[in-house]
Amino acid sequence: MEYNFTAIEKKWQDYWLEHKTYTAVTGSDKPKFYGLIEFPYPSAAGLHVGHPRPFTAMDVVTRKKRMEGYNVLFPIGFDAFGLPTENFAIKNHIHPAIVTKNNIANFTRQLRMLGYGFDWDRCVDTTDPQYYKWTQWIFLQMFKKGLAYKATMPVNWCTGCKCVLANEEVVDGVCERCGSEVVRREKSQWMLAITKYADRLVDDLDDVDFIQRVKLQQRNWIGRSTGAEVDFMTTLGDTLTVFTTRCDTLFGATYMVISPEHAVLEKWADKLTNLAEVREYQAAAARKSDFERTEMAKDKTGVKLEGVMAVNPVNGREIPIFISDYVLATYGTGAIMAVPGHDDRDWEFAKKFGCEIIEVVAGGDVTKEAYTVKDESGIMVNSGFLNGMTVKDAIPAMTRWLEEKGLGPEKINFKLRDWVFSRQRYWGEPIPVVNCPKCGWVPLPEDQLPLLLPEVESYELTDTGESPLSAMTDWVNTTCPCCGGPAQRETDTMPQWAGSSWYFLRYMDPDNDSALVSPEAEKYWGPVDWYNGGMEHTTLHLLYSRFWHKFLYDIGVVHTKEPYAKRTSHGMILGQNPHYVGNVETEEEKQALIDKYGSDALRQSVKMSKSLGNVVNPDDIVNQYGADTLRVYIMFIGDFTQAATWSDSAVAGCKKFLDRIWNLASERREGDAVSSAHEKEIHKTIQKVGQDIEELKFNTAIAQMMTLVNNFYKTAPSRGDIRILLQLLSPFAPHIAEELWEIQGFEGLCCQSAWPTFDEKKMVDTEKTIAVQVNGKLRSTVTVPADSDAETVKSAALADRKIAGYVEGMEIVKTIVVPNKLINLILKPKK
RNA sequence: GCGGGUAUGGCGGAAUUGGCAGACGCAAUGGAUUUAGGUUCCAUCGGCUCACGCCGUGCAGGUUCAAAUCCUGUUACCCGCACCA
Repeated sequence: MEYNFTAIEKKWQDYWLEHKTYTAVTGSDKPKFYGLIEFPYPSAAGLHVGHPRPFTAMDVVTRKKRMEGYNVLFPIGFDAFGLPTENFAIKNHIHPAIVTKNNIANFTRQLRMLGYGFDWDRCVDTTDPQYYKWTQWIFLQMFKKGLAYKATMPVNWCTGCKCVLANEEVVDGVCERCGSEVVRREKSQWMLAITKYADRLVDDLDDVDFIQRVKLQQRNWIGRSTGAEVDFMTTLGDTLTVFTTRCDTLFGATYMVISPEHAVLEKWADKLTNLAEVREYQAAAARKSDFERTEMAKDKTGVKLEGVMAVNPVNGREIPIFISDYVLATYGTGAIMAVPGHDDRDWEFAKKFGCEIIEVVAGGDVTKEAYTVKDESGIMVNSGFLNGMTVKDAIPAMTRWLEEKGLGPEKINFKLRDWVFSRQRYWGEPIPVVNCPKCGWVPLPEDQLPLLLPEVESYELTDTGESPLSAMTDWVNTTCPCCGGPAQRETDTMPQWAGSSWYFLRYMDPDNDSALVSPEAEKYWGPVDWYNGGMEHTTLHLLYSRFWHKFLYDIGVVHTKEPYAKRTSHGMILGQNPHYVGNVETEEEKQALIDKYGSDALRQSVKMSKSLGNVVNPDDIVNQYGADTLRVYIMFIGDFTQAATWSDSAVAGCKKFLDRIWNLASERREGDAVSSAHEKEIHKTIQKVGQDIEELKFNTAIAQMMTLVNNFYKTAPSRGDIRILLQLLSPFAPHIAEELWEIQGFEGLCCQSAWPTFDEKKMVDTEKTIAVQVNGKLRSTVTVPADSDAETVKSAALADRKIAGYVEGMEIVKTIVVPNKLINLILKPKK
């Protein structure tokens, strides 16, 4: 019989859907397991071959958990608000809701085609009003608690998307999505006070099982640093407060720098004798984007303020004040004390502007470079009462001194900024607030949720920085829920990240009209047991959703502080580089490629992209080889956590593996017991596959199954042997496993059978092959009974003819025996 | 600049955590089956050497009876952050 994967896969997909094979039951007595993948953005291009990697991995994990007797929740949904859909809609004059509907239909078809064990009854769509009602509800709760606020501030403005971006969405000075230049604009924006949760977002990482990389990156991004705020008096009478983590170096502070945006400059304007110069510098700084400012990092610029000096509080010395854009207005106090001897940036600035450099920590040569060590090896000098102390001791000593003198408290600062939460776009959740001339910003009453997106005639963007919604005067003009007077709706919408910040909760109770999730469902399913997703979301979605979850915890909606107990991450699937220099023969051709494509030509693998023509479409692979082959290949491709390169020929190898299984099992076999010939390898395979799935080592799990199948070709397997192979294969290739299970006449469904258990005793070898080394080099092997003692191994080794040759005329000075593994004979010539 | 990671045959990658390097797969080669192609099956497959052997896990040292694995130094590439005081 032929392996007709198309018919088989269709048959079982229909069966599973009809019989709701993968339905999760809230409140079941079985232990629960909630496995989560990042729900996809349904783009017009359809599923990318990168999607099946994390999806299949979690499908394998949850299928195994199901067979192990867990009540599994493995849901799917669509994160469907967002700019690409809106842009597509504008270009093709189709409503974004229709575009979304079509895209979701296509994605659904593709996901079903791959045979994932999703509970489709729990599917969510962030653009469904019944869903975004609760996104809006959470925003209102934040508003009521003062965590959502409107502020006018310089924001990142994407010139391509024509809307503002969060800091997290700006990469290398350009928009992470469209690649357009990002400039600064002063705008009034809705903000979410994520910084109020900064401490908890750092501290609670200790209690979750996230891979180290994720924790490090989040800690880094939040950027907590402990230091002190120090007040410096000035000759104009105002106090300048600085933040420093190195208050021990205060005696070395020889000038101060404030950012060009610092408020004190306005106050001092008429006292500065070089105001024109200062104004010019301020204007130049304002014109630069953040990116330009950092680009110029190496070349320090600035202007000395004439007509004012500061006083160093530890020694009373008058020191000059500069403005320079290397001091950021948005971090700390916007002002610093400069210690050129012990800070690289200050040193560079001091060299350029001729400022004094004083050494206060011994150990370096401050005339050559800043000496920045801050451990116990640095000894304080030229520092009054700190002299002789280590830096480590001097920091708390100075902090205490400053507090006693009332010059400033200990202080913790964060790099994390509050989250800019409004977007001037149509296709997002409307922000449910009304602006009343009398009452200010008023939240919509909860019974008016969801606030629906109005139908508009045009989603065309404006360059004025207004949302397309602002043209909808019928919708914009409303009455104030508070005083009943005329008022206007907020016309900005929420960012893409809003809907995904809580979606995993909705899966627990997707049809609830009266709450975003019922307490019973949340208590039963929460937290997510295992969440796998991309590293690119570490400081975006993952951080945002932890923040929202903590807020929901504070208002009693959820019972855990953290949403995800475990977080892992997968590597990207890369494509072959069509411009790779290794693809051509002659040196001239190679050079031509390098001239044309630069260093990109040296890469064998690159991100898949339409322009390179190396995109692999899952539909094509499934048509040619079947979903099971695609699943097995994508799991076999390499280390799950590392990037991997797609290879067409290797896919065929995985098809061959399934063909070989088909040939063994497509006719009913005899013998229900596990055969003695295969017993050992079968138990070993059960152990290895089970363990490897838990450790995300899918590639070696499959390799072990291949080994077992190779053994089956040498000695024919029994029906009992096949049974176990099918069970182990089922999470990876569920369709073929189910079909062969039926052919062999086993009861029920393979995917619902109990995961096989292994017996260590059945795995032990009665004999062991021992490596025999002479002076550390492998010379022979001998076979001895398992667990032989050192003497037995030694005499067996010496009995070996080859070894005997080496030992001849030599003296054995030492013997090392590793039980069941190896013996090493150390020889030296006899005297 | 700071933080993290990676480096093993022609290729993707294994290696029970210090104990027989190269499992498994791809590609390649030879053979069987086949009218032929494809499929399938069997075998070979790190380099040098006719061979005994020698060499071999980015590079240079070191520790050890024994190193892909540990230590010191170094190079290349990848990812994240980046004037955060």
